[in-house]
Amino acid sequence: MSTYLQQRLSSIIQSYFEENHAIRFEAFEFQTTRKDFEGDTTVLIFPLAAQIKMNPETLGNEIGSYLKKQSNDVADFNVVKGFLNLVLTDRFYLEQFETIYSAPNYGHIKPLKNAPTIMVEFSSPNTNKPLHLGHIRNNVLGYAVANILEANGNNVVRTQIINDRGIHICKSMVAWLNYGKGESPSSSGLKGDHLVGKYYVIFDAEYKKQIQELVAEGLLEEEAKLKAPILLEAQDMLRKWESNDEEVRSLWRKMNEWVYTGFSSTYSHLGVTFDSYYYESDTYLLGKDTIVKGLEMGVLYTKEDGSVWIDLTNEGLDEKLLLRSDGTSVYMTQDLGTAQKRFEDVPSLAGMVYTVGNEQDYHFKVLFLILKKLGYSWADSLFHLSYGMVDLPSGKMKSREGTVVDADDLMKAMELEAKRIAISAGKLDSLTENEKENLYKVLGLGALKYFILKVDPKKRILFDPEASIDFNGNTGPFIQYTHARIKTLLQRVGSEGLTRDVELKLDSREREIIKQLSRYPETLQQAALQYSPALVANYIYDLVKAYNTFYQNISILGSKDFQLKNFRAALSQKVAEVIANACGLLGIVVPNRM
RNA sequence: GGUCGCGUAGCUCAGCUGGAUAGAGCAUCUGCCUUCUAAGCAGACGGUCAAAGGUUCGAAUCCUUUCGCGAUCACCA
Repeated sequence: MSTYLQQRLSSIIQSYFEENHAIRFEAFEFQTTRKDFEGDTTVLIFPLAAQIKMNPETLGNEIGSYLKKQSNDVADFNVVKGFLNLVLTDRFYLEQFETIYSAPNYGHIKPLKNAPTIMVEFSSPNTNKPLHLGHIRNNVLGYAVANILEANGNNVVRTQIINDRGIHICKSMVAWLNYGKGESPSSSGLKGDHLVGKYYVIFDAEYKKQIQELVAEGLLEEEAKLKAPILLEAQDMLRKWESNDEEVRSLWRKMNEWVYTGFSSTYSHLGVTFDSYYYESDTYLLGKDTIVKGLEMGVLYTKEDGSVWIDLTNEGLDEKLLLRSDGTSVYMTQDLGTAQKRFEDVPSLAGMVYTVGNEQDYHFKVLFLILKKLGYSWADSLFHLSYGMVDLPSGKMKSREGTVVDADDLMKAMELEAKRIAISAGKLDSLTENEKENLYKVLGLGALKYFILKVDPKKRILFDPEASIDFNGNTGPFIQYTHARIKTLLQRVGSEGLTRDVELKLDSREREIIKQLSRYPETLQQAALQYSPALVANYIYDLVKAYNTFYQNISILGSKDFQLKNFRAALSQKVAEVIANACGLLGIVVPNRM
């Protein structure tokens, strides 16, 4: 219900209490009336009745008749126990719809130049292997949250930190040098990230083989793991990388370039974009200044061996290492430095969102706490957008064991599934081949994204690629279908715009649609507050469902009354617009025909 | 073992800061294509909201305990 109406009703109820009971209430509690009862909005009488020691039902009736007399919005009322159900007038609904209809980009707030900037980090891949299903959840989620924040009037910077250095990439490099010299994306026909990933797998296979050989020669497995020549080679390469060995660096640059080319094609396929990039190779030394500062402030302390720690036992956590005894930094150190750097890079930055899996909950808890202890005012505006794992029926995904679902493969598979269903439904005959192919892509991705986004980020998802994804019910394609249907309908009706100040008798389904539409702005606010695209997704479905019941039972073209037809067309138009905008936030494309 | 998260219909999930008889979709069954796209609509079936206590006018929701599942507790990232 609109806050506007709430205010109007509240002030009338307020004057009822002043006139009859000489008492004022801070606020009144409203809720939307349950479907099984007659009415649109409900006032909770329990708390009021308790205050003035009156029977809730009698009080409800008194307030009800007072409202009916005093308010133009209330057509009728009924009382069930302590619930005062109000039936609102058609006039009210029509006015409300007129406001919604005339609002351009309804529900979305355009960011002003001086609006706060929020940085949303997501994806954050390693450069030794292609993106997989887990990355898809990460990307889709982070991108949607960024859009939602933007639609609430924030400036948003979409960024990622690329883990481009370290032992993992050296492993791919070593394997490539030893077993694949000369093979490139163009010579092999493989996407760059897949090519590099292939050598990461080769490394692991070879590593395991060497361990077995060493064990056969009589070494303990623990020892063998440390002494396998291929591992030593990779470690040596990492040292050379760190000392800026030109040969290693140039190979590193070359292979990373392959990976980036591969990634950018995956991103563009997936439909996500970034405004800035951070590379670990640039930031891995950051954070040491922060350590110095922390030592000066007495927030951190040094142990005898020279390692630096923070004691968080008072906060219910434990002691955490920030600098090794040899003076090198750990992950946490880098993250401290990177956070600080970002606030320096972007002066208007007001907060950050880290889209990272829930296995790092503890890490971020500690990170934020340390930053707070270091006295950064912005430490309170950091948010860890934590999400659950994507599990396969076969168990946990392991990249080295080949049990991952590759992102590119998955998107392709979804498109093929969309194609299969579309063809068997036989609906697309009027489209050209090109349009069809594009539509399969849009549907496949829509299904995938919606499937992921409609569930609470905190919950883990069980993803069964075999059973694939449903196209019926609460799914992306159903929403896309509804949009396409409205669009083609509107083409037939022609858009006349909404005639103002009409008097119409509204059907309950029409009222339901207006109710749903009026919920949109607050839904977006909530979604931003809770960083939850799931709220938006489930909202869209409610709206679509309300529209479908309307569409299926009420004819628009068939309405004889010009004003009524016009109103229904305008209603449809606005629904389509909100669906498209809301889907846009989720990164889901809605087709005009299908 | 400590800490954190999750547990709602056979399955996948909603359920906002406590409110009415706990809602959708899938699956199963029954109707509806000669009127705007049936990827739909209308209806039936399906629940001791993991369990037990507590808080109160009122609990899926808040508190405590127990059970189950997962994550995390590295001089890894």
